[in-house]
Amino acid sequence: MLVGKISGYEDNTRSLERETSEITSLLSQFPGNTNVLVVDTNFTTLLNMKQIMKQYAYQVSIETDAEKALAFLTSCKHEINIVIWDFHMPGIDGLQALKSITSKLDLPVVIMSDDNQTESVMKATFYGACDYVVKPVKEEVMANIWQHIVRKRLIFKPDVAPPVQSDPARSDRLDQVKADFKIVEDEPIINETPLITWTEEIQPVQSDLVQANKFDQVNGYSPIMNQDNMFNKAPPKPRMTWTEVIQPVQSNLVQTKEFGQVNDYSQIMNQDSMYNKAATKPQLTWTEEIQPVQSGLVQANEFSKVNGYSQIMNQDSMFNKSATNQRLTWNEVLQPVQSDLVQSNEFSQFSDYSQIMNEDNMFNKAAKKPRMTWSKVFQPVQSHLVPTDGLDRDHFDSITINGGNGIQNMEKKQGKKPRKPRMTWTEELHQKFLEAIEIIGGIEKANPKVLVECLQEMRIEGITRSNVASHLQKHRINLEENQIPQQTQGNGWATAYGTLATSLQGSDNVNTTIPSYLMNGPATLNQIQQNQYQNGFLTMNNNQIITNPPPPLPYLDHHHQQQHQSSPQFNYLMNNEELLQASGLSATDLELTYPSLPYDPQEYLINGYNYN
DNA sequence: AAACCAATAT
DNA sequence: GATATTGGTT
Repeated sequence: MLVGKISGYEDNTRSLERETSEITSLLSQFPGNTNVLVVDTNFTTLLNMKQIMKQYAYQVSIETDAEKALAFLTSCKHEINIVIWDFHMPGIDGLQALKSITSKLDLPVVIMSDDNQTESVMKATFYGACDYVVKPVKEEVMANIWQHIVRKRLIFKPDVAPPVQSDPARSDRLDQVKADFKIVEDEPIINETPLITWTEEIQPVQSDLVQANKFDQVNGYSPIMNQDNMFNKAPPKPRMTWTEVIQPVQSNLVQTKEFGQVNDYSQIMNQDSMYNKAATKPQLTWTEEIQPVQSGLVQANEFSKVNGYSQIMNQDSMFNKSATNQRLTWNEVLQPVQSDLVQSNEFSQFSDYSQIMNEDNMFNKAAKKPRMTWSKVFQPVQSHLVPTDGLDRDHFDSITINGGNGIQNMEKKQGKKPRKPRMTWTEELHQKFLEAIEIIGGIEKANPKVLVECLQEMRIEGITRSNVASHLQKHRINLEENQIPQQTQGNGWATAYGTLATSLQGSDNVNTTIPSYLMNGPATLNQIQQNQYQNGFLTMNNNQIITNPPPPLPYLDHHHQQQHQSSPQFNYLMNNEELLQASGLSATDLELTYPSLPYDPQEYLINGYNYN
């Protein structure tokens, strides 16, 4: 008996030690690095959840399309550790998902729903849901969702570690366990997407782009010696990688020949690098002849043709909001103090600008330097860069340097920094851009940062913030111009905006060609009044076109219905290469590349209603 | 030459 | 981030 007791005591001790070490081990692994797949039809819900879960170091994948989610799970068995699935998911609802997943994969599945009817909870539980949570899912619930992974492990095999991705050894053990439990892994469920394999032709995208982490270690790309890491500096942002779908127009490929390597710009010797300074733009010199002109203000009339400042009336003045800060208008009497410019003395002598009361000096701030508008008459004196002979001196410039033996003149590259290869916003990419704007909540809420994040969610990789900023700027300009129909709107943008894009811009329930972000008029106006209001000075000329409310656009409903209820239009789980590879399609085939595009572009060409 | 437009500067 | 300017293409 005594022996038995001692023996038992020893067992308990060992067991306790083991438990303690196991718990310690598990503690170090959860919740961080746990790969969660959340499937819900509502993209906003997904984004919110992802945002919250990211704070707990979960790796979160989201998907709005049930079938794609299931295909992803099947094809990437080891990528996901736990699934959260919407009970009322269209296509494959929570129960079907449970059946599929639990029968083929050893994954804990949490069902979430906006109701908690006993029957639903019961069914979910019956089909093997490890939890049933009600939307909106509380943060604590998400924070602790990892417990289901641990629980599942402990129930099935107490000594198995969780399949946390970052630990290959553990993954191996998991595979072993799966084999032990005879988990069927060979049968694809549906639409199995083949895993992409990197070949010499198909290379992973670089540096900080999505898959870099994954493959750096496997394939050893990181030690590639390049200009950046050669010099022990923090490497600059990696250049974007164009996929087959998203290709830049390599318009300046000339430089490839000239300098050997497309992107090896840093070695180009130029004036800037010679003196080891940042490039400085030549300073302006104001003369009596050369006066700054304010964009869009008094003198705009004069120069609008030349400089494209077509509107004196601008959004500000039209809607009286930020325009309350009436901008200072410079004229012959009222001249700006160009304090940092060479000849400012000349003018400051004659006019006491400091007494000009304006918004700026009322509040004790320095008056803003007016932006200048160049006309043909008024040209800046660009210090040493003035081309007087009309020759193209863009690339060569004569500079004089003071050497030890006196002055020598050398002709050299002026050192224009080569520009990034231009990207082209293809129609499909632009559509995604528009889609992203919609998701964000409209053009008025869109900004480059949030847009680029949203595009990344939509598996558009490699687009930079400035890419988006630039496009957004143009987009907004086009939206504005869309209010002012021009005879000359024959270009792609105008066409797109006259037909397709505008329909996507309005807020949810407003049928109008006027983008919502331009709608600064009183909310109480009716449709006609709004249009008149918005178009202000234009109504006389364009009365028929603009002030008539457009007919109801049936596709709006269609579109939004799709948006909110049906399957989404884009696959958020695959990148473009994978998409292409999976579908075996050509990148140029818009319809096929995005087979579930929620609208037919032709649909937007409404008969009898011409936005132009 | 002018329109266009993404990149870049402010 | 918004907007103006630049530099390149069409």
